[in-house]
Amino acid sequence: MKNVTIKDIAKICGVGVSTVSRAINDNPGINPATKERILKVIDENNYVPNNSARNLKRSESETIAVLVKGINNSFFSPMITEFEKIIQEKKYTFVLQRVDQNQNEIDVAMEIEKEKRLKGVVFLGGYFSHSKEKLCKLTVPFVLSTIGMTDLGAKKEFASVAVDDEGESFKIVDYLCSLGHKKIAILAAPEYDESIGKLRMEGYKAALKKNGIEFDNNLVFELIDGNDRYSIKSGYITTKKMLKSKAECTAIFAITDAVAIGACRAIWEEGMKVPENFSLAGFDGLELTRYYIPSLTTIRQPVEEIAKETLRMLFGMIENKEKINENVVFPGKLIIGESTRGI
Amino acid sequence: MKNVTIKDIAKICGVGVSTVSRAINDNPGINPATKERILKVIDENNYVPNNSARNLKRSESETIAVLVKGINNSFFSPMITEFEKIIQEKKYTFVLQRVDQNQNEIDVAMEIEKEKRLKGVVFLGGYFSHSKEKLCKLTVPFVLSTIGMTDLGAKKEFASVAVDDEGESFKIVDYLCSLGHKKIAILAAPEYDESIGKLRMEGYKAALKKNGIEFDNNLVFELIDGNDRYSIKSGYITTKKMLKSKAECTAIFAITDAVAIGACRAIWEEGMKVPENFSLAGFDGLELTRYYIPSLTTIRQPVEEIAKETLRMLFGMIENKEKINENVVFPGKLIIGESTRGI
DNA sequence: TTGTAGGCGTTATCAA
DNA sequence: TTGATAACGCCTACAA
Repeated sequence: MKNVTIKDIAKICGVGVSTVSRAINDNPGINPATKERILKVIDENNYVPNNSARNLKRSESETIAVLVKGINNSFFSPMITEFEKIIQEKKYTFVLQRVDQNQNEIDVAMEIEKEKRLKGVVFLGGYFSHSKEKLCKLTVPFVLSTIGMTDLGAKKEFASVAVDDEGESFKIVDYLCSLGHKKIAILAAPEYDESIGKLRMEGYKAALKKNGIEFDNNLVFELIDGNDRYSIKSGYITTKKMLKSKAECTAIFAITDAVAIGACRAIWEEGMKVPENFSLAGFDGLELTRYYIPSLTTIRQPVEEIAKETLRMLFGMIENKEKINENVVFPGKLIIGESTRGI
Repeated sequence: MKNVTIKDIAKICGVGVSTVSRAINDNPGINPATKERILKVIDENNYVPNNSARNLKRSESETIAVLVKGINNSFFSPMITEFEKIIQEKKYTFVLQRVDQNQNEIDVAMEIEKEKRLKGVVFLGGYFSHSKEKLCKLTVPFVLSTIGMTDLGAKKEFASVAVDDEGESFKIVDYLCSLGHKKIAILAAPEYDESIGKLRMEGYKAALKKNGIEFDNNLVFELIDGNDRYSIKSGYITTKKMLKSKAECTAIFAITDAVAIGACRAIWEEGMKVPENFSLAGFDGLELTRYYIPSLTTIRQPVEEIAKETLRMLFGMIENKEKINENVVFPGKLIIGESTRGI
């Protein structure tokens, strides 16, 4: 069964293709009667316009793509929801594009930029390590959202929105200190990490320092290596290892909520409890942390605000046709849950 | 800055477009030296072939699309991962397409079928209510995966893979009965639900019946109305309501793991505990249920197997060019966690 | 081994 | 209000 095209419809209706085109696109200057007739034939024949042809022909379209690496990260869910809402309100088309682990997101962006004549791009995600040069090749406006970049030189060149990973990490570890904890372990990213893993580690160190506690490498426990390093399972495994090591500590800072949840289970399985035996803090503010028992002390990232600001900047660039290189940093919110207590 | 096209590259290199095309597509019959030269120019000029034009020209492509409604459902994550893996092994291109709540997934499928010259489609998701007629309009092979359809007449016409929602629901409620529970509440979908919500309810009823327990409408608690009706929050709210109602029960069947987690928190907040005061069972087998405290008694859906079987059928249809209308039903696995106990 | 030209399905321009 | 026709960027006979 051959694909039915605009020509077929035109032929059936006994009109020219342009008339059919007008009918499809709600073009004014078409006789309502013919339009209706055409639409009916279209419906009867299950005609669907070919988007490839449309995109090819159109010189521009009102669409914005959000690229996410690791789409199953539950931290992104509410952000994506927010992006979609705002983009639709602006009457733009929203395209969510997953980027798989071994793909380069910039290449993907360049591809769909041409393919869909994008107006703008949002890069969403925690790991991102691309050269300034490569990023410069992108000709559409884009914003880096929630991307932890340690290379500040590169960062300053582009529009970005994120939470202050280092500062917030400092805040929560400082809070642990204020509770009287002196031996605070960290479930951290592998050392080579140059992104949020590193930033949050820096915050941890800074907080210790401020509180006159010496950094102790024996209290650093590296999460598993791999794309799921910030997962529940990863936290579980690493904490088991930590407990076996007999390292002495009274509090644990997990650099991610999911990691904290895995840690909690591991502790429980060894016959101990949170917060009785260990105070436990996470980072991100996942919805789950409110419902978990005990609810988790964490840093809540203001996801809606981040999403809003990301798009405000992006639309600013689109509408004023000028590049912005603001770096907006949001504060997080320290949520005090049931997982921490004074010593 | 004008978009650079294949013509520009050809001009710069002083060759014809077809030569450039050959270079891009690893076509044999091209001088390695010219090829290299062309590739270099391509790189220098940031040329990226336009996919719309490619798709338009190509009469077919080896790509399979997976359409998901409500992509942030964590139940889908491992399935999607599995789909991706298998599709890539088959050297096909994998396209993950989100369908938003007010979009009709069949329309979306028809659109991208034309746009990308799809070879096959997987519909993934729990809610699906489309007429047989509409589904018949799709000309590419497709499989309904993990879709609870109560309309068996319609279902039989198409290829589908799913867990036996009703049977597994029966199994877990029967298990609760076997523990001695006689007053078993259910956190259920709104009554109008015609999908998994209804199926799981049927299983619940059947299990009660088998165990000589009369169905009691006062023990049915409807989840909130909306797209997030199977969320943690929904379970939390509904359970709060239930506890206020003073309904008497010793066990609770939540039709979803997320709902169960919300329920657990609500119970805890009212000063009670799982399983001491209520035995609690979920459904789905999310990774989280293993780590939750207490770990959740649930039905684990064999997601990998479901994904494998889905694609086996799909590729069968693609390769043999004939429609299959098998309905494969997988058993789930009753996972006995810490959230249930004998009375 | 390479180049020319036609066409994929649309939309937009121009005449009619 | 309509219809022919030229692009859009690419691939692929076919010819050289």
